[in-house]
Amino acid sequence: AVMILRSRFLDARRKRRNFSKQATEVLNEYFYSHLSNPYPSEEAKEELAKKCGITVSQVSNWFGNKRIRYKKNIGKFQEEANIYAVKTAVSVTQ
Amino acid sequence: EPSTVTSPISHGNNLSTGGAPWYPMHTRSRKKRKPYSKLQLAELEGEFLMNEFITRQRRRELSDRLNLSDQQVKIWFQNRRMKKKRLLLREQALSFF
DNA sequence: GCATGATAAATGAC
DNA sequence: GTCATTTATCATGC
Repeated sequence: AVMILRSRFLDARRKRRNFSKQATEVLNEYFYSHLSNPYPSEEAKEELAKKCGITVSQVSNWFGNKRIRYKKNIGKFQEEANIYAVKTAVSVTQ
Repeated sequence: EPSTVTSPISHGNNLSTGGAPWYPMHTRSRKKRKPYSKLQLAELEGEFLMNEFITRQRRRELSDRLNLSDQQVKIWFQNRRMKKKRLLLREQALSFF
């Protein structure tokens, strides 16, 4: 019984869950505020992971997917980019 | 079947428009990722159980038998060792149960 | 039906 | 050799 649960846990692909709205918010905020170099350091990853309630590996996966998918179709993310650009701009002014 | 595929798209630098000029542009064409067959994976996994570090000798005969390049088998073992490490770390994180 | 997270081939830094 | 990646593919969510 436990072994079955373990085997399912080891194949994380088969129990994928979307991240929380807040987690995605945090990740996107970092991504678009570092758009010129969206490669968080190991320390930054750990901080993001803690803030999002996910593992460091999941943070790495998210940025890997985000970078490639953003590069492939920048136009599709334009609206999203503008949203977070405004966000960071506002936070700076404050 | 040397399936070298071209992907020479060098995205221009459009930093002024908030674009993404970060990617390290691979000058040479990259081989398209091709999933291995079930048989190939079974043989590779079997060999990995024998020894996680394959010798050049066995590597050559294995690559020849599976119709894979010597480089592909080498890379597969490297990736497989990384996978094992991932699973071990995940086991530790699960050792609460 | 695509969006999304995780994994499997492949590359390159070191 | 390890290891952080890139890229295509897989499995799932909705």
